[in-house]
Amino acid sequence: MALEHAILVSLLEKPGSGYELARRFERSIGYFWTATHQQIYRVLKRMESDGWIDVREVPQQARPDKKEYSVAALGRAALSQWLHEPIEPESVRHELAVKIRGAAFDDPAALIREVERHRQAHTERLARYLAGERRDFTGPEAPATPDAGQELQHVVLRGGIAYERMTLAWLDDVLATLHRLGPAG
Amino acid sequence: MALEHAILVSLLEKPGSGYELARRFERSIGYFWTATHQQIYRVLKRMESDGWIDVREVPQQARPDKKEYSVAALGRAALSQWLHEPIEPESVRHELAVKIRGAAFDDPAALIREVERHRQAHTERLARYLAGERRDFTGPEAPATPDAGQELQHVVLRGGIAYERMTLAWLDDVLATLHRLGPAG
DNA sequence: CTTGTCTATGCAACGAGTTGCATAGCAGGA
DNA sequence: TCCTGCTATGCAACTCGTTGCATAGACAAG
Repeated sequence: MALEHAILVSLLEKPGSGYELARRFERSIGYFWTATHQQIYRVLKRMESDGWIDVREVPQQARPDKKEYSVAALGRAALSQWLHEPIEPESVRHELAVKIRGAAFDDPAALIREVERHRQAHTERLARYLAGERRDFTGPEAPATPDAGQELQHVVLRGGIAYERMTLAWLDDVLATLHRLGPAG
Repeated sequence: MALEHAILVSLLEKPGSGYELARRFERSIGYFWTATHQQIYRVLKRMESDGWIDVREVPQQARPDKKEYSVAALGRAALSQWLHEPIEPESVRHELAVKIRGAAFDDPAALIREVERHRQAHTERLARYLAGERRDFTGPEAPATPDAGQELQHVVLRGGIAYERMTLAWLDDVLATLHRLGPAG
């Protein structure tokens, strides 16, 4: 399981509440791992009872109190151990590809709109990633001499950018193929 | 759920048994969707009881008998309906990226071997994809005028090839970054 | 004749992930 | 005052996916 380890990494980068973690999983961490708030709250409970993380009740004004979690020694050790274990290269799950191959048994042209929708979504993601890169790494506000953590965050973000660019080029290939099949038959 | 739809597509391309489907999920369909044999058998049962597929007992010599499944009218309709429904652009789950960002709180250089292992695995995948492409689409044995189904299979395979090439380039970037961090600190 | 391997199917238990719902404090606007 | 929206946490039920195990026929190697 990687969710608990993703949470450890995020809490090491900055302690926070379940709610805050959920929002991070919609942005920076979300570039490479997703999770809903229900999943996060459940795992936080388990990690706390396993002694991986510590809790601190934080009273707030103008909003409900929150529980701020931070990584305990046991959690750090668990992360370190996991980092030294080999993992399997991930297996792909690409629903759109299932649809594309399925289109052979339906009307290929009917998929064009769907593929264009996906293209739009990936265009937006790429724009977000590039904006984040400028803000944190390549723009004028970025640190002149980044530390190891920033270097590693940047290389992961470059992976996201490369993925989105590759996907956009492929979706164009898919669209061209669908258009070619449409009129001809 | 896309597993049942992936199975429908595969059975439309060619009827087969659960065992045969499991092997297809290790190769061609495995390029974009994975499943174990247990998952496949379970879903086949459900699809059969829902009337999506038909079964035929096939006695065999020199090996156990098998159940050959083929797509029924209801299954074809279900696939067609699904093809016309919009789906969400997939969310990413990249365990290695979690590790890379986690390396900031451990020894970055310790990850080098792991990343090299992944690089090797992706190199092999790319070679398999390219061999498949030559065999089925671009080589001398390939059909001169492919039909819609073959065109669509090819464009999906091109997506897999593009993904592996992008991943290899990124892993080189990761390795360069880890080497840079190693000596310096 | 035993052991291992390949084909072929399946159960049981568990863990991961999703969906729907519920609660509650506080702020701002109609 | 009521409604909406944001912060903040959580339960319950369900589906999806993984892991371990079991069975069984046939063949090949030792």
